[in-house]
Amino acid sequence: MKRPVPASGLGHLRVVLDENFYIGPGRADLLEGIEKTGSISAAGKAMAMSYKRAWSLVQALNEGAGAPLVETSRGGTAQGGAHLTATGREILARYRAMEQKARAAIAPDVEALRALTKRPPPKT
Amino acid sequence: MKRPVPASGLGHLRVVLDENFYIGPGRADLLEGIEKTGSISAAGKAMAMSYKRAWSLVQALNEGAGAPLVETSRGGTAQGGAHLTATGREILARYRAMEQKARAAIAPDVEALRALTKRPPPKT
DNA sequence: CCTCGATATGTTCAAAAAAACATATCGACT
DNA sequence: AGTCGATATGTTTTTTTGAACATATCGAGG
Repeated sequence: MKRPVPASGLGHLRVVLDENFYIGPGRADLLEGIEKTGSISAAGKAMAMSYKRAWSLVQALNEGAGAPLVETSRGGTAQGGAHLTATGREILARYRAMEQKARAAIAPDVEALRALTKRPPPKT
Repeated sequence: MKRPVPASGLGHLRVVLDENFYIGPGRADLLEGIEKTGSISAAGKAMAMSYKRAWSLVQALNEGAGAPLVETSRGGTAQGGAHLTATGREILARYRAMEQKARAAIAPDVEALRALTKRPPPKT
């Protein structure tokens, strides 16, 4: 699963809140997928990630953050599933906002670097 | 070699120019170390990195960027050494500037996230 | 009480990354 | 010609990471 090169030049933005909690692109995508699909396994599959890995990431997120970001249920009519808590949604939204702001803030420098290293503007 | 948690909350800023060239915190620190010490091995040692690893990173930087960022010499009176090219210095400077700008741009959201997850302001 | 799909977790294997170790080379200077 | 310190590379070992596989569990509903 290779992440495509963003035209913006911003590859990773990892926001580290302390030594056991951070949000990066992968975690954000996973949260987004869970929100969209209502399931850890479906979200994982959508990004070509094993269920175990996806579940482990959710664990890390829930334990790392003070509050749970993802709530899960097993069995029942819906046969189980997962969804974001309000905190989870806010963290995701803020991360996306930060990505945008950071992109905008560094855009001029990225352009300058592209020119400096004589690189054609990327196709994507 | 663990990177300390920055009080700003910005852990990683990786600027990807294309699939074989990017700059992140590690590479920037290495460039800075080379600039300061005049040697790949000294710079590597300063960040608890093996010479081989440091040298490999320099290779990746020089090959990935269109132009060489680090120039090296062997033997001679100074017994060899390394220094940044003008391009190398500019890339480093711009990366640092981008870090600052990104930090500033996301600072309010970082604060909000800290509050949201009820985290004491970090000591560092 | 058995089914079903998704969560929950352990175990084992393979691939990738980094560390560790080992040489070889350059070249002004003595 | 031999020294010295830093670059330049190759080889081997260890560590880390992720994939793969295997089970166990939950719980409304048929």
